[in-house]
Amino acid sequence: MRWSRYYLFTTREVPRDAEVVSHQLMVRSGMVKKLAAGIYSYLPFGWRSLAKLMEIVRREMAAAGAVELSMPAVQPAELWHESGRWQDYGRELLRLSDRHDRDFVFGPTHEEVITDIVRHDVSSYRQLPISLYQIQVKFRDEIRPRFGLMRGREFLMKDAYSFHTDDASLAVTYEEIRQAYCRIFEACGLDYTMVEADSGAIGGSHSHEFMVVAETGESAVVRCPECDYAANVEKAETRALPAPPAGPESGLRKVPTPGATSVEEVAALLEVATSQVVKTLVYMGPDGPVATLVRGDREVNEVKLAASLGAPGIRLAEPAEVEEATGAPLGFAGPVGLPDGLRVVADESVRPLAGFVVGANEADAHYVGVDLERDVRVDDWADLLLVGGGDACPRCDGKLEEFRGIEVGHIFMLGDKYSKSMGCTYLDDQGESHAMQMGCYGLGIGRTVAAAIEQGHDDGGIVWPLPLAPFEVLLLSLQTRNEEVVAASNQLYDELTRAGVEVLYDDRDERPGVKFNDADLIGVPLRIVVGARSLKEGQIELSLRRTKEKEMVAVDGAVESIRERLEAERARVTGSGG
RNA sequence: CGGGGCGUAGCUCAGCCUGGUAGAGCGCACGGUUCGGGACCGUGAGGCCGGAGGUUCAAGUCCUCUCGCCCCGACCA
Repeated sequence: MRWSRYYLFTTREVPRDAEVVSHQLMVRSGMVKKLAAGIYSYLPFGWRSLAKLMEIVRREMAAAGAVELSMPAVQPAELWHESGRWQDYGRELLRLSDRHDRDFVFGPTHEEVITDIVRHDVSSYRQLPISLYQIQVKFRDEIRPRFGLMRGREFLMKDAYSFHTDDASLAVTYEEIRQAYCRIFEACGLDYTMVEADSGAIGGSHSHEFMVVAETGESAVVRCPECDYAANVEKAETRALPAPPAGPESGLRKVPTPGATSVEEVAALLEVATSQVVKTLVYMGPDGPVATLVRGDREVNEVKLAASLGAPGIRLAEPAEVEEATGAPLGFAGPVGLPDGLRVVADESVRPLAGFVVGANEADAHYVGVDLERDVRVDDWADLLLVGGGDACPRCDGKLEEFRGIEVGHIFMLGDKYSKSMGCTYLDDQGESHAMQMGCYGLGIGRTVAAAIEQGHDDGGIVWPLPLAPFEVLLLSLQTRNEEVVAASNQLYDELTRAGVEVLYDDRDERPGVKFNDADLIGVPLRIVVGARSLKEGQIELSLRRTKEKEMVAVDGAVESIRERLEAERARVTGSGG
């Protein structure tokens, strides 16, 4: 491809709304252009990288036995009523209506459609298992789209769905696809980790996320350096916390604590550790307010709480709601003497405490010397703890480390959530009808490319891993008015093209400085410079974007040298993946 | 949903407080000198100042409404 005929316009200035480096570089290198909040055009240079990833994904999905199809982006509301998600999915679901006022959604995911397809076509255990996937545009109306392609509203996603007679068959496919995902991210040369995850709004039992390690990642993850345990903090567990010493008093006593509404203030005022205070948070659940108890120095994991209540849409209660539920203003709620109707859920971190401090359910007062058995009614015990770095690994003696990651893939064992509600059944060898077991497997295409840039860049611009690079080679002609240089560049371009090398040929009539800086910005892995000076010696310059090391090679036979460098680079990625 | 900020040339921004003929840098076009790490000189094109309404002799500037974009928060008691 000749740059002079290509659609690639770089910019020196960063658009004001680009915050993270991948977004800035994608805009500056002419990969994407924003059309509206969270909605982007993929320009030719960016599209090539996305296409590269999609080919890797197709190859590995096929290897895992999945079959490609393509489903509609616009889906009738009836399917979503059937699955119940018209209600459950919330405001992220973009709803539309047609000229007849019939309701539709722009699909954020395709469980309903695929289940509808399969329930019509598949009726026998002999047709199972099957795995289907598509690569398609999705729309989720995010509260706050940001970071360019990392959290867009419209985005490209590979989504796969598998159908099975039973759990065992599902487990086999789940494992095959898990391995396919590992191969995909390894093939891209990304530093990633697989973690245990919460299954959230999609539903189901078992789920893993694939995280690309990056400081700008939106997800917090813990990992044990001693064993292979890794989990999203939404899901992460730890061992029982070491019990703090019992508080100084053992008899229940009300003490004045004017104005002390935070754990820190109360602990300071009463001269106890924050771990000897119990925090009472009131959440609004599906059946009204719920009081939750957690040790004062720790925090409640709302995802765990939602899961234990069996309700996706919980929120912290408003001050007025807290007062109505507990009779106390914000900051003084406590588990002693709560109204009988108010459900109390306690985190396990509270269990070993003795002689602790809680709010007194009246303004400016707390109880000290609280005893769990004697003074507190707990309806349910649960693991509600937000786990973080430094906590004990639940599997071994290690200590968890915390880091941030970009969620690029998420796989779920769905079970029969959709097949049951939508009547996707098969007949077994006894002629009996059963709901199919399902799995679903998502992989963010744009997000993965953005993640690759987060991991691969320097001050000059993008440093592409070879497998995702829009072009393998940038052929840079330094003097476009020098006949020898032009002739040698043209010939090299022809030879490389014929040899099947993906080459971008910078034949633009620009100054060298401009070309070099653009070369760094767009990050093509192997740069070839043809300039008058070295051409006199019959030589051209090769350099890797990654290392910036330069070497001179003879023009004659240059194609072979170039192919060798590319092979070495390719081997580097696949050789050290994972 | 709450709070804040910003919409002026393709891009980044100034001008608005204190109303009076629309600006800069980069980019773009043309001419010249340059040419292995974002050159220099000269000339030029390009804007109904997001939209609507109002105040005024006069609005980019003041007022009201509206649309868009960005950031922060959404209560850890």
